[in-house]
Amino acid sequence: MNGFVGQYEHQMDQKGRVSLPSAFRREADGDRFILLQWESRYLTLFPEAKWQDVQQELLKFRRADPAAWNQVRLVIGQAVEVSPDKQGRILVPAALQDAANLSGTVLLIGNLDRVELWDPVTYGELVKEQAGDFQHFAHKLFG
Amino acid sequence: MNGFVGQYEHQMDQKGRVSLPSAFRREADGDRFILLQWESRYLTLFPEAKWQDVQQELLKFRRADPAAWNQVRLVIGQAVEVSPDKQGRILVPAALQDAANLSGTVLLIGNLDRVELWDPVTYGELVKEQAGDFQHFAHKLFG
DNA sequence: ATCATTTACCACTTCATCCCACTTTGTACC
DNA sequence: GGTACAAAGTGGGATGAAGTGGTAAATGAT
Repeated sequence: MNGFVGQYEHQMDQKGRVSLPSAFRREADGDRFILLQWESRYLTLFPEAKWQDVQQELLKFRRADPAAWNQVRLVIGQAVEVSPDKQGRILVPAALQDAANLSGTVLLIGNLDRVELWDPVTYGELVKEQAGDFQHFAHKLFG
Repeated sequence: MNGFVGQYEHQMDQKGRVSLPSAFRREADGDRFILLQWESRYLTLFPEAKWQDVQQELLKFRRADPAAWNQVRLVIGQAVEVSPDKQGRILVPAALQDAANLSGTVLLIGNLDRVELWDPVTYGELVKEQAGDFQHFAHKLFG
């Protein structure tokens, strides 16, 4: 388990289907994923195994704080379980397409234990914002 | 067991029948559910397995606090056991329809270990109230 | 016994899912 | 270096499942 790494640009068709890069399909042991939006700019795709952990965290969070109920419901209500079809594509519901501004070309970015789906333009802006901030941490992490 | 996720809008007919989304039916192992109202704005549907846990909690609560007796009776008295019919619909008793203001279109929202039944308008108002304060917790949960 | 209310069954329509075919790119072997 | 083969990505069409409405049967009450 080396985690999801690398990024790929693929086309989303009119039905909302996007090819999950074969490298990512190989990395995930199963073929079931949970797709949801917990930050406004992109969608997150969790493999089933990782989702179990997240789910436990959500249940704990919800039990600890009544105000959390609404927030959990909001995120989970927009989530979907997806499986790649015979051609390796997952179906992104229209609601999530709109929420993350996805249409046409989609950027699929591996991020260790998950995959993120970005609008290429939005991601480009993020990259500009973040230029150089990483140097502080880099030596601690890679050194 | 990935939990109930996603939301669906279905029509409730004059008899009070609502289709339980097929995704939810698949997720629940059995075909028996408990439907009740414990918060004023919506109804909650527990799969049988989860209901066993809730029941234990109720018994404990009732034993620990005499005042709880009345509260528990109030909620349980309105609860019903429901099973999807051959077409996958559950029957919502008139009393619970009124209590949660359900008629016509019903919003069925997956919430991990349970399903919630909302009036779409009521839910819309809730969503507006809840704009955005999720970000604080989000990184702890999904990070 | 008859009527009303509820429960189970049946039929239809629509849309989503699955399947097949094609194109393109990368790779390997000649 | 060229060619052929295989794998991966893209697009469209058909079939079956899921949702919706209605009718018949059964149960209970008056």
